[in-house]
Amino acid sequence: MFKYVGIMRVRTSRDLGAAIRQARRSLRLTQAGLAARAGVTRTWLSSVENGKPGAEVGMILRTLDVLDLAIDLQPAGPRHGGFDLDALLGVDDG
Amino acid sequence: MFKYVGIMRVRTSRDLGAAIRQARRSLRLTQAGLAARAGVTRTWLSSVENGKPGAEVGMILRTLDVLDLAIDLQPAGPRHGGFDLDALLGVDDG
DNA sequence: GCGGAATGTCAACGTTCAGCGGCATGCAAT
DNA sequence: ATTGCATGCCGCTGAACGTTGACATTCCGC
Repeated sequence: MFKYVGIMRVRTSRDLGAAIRQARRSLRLTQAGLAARAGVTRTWLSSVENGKPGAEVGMILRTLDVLDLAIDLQPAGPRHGGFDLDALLGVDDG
Repeated sequence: MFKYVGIMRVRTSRDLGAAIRQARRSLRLTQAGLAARAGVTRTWLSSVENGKPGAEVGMILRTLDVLDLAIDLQPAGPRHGGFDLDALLGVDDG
């Protein structure tokens, strides 16, 4: 359980909160523990994990950094969700 | 110029602002145009593109959505640049 | 150079945030 | 059942946000 978390696609603040929570748990950190390392308060982290849209992006970035979560922005070209494993492996996608 | 923007890795709010600006220009949108579509004010967008760390994440997400920029969070485990195909093909969640 | 558009920036205002302290709930282990 | 920890939530305060409207500056085409 909570062993490994793959690439997560985020669209809303709820997604973001869920992703942070997952990553935190996969590192076996408590909210208080993560908050301390990221320099935020536990109350704030709790609200963020629950999808607060008004949270400041700078604090979010610090938190993701502590969680070793890299943020990649990619133009929505021909891709649909996550990465295109088929194309990656050379599967003929018709 | 401003033809295509590849995947951008973001660590700070400055990176984020730069990425947004790049994507906006690649779509040949003005700040006013993008702001209108994203439901934000031009003043806010200007400050965000200049790296304001206190911006609300919800508005950022709306903006990225309009720009067709997908957000991927990926655990920075043994990875270096791209993703680890070996691990990808060998995942065993058990 | 000129003119217009795009962008940066400022002040005032109302709104909302983050921090703090505390308390209630839920869950697991004893 | 009781203890302990993790988490959610409340009120309060001070600080910072976002909006509006305006003005200054920069950029780009002509």
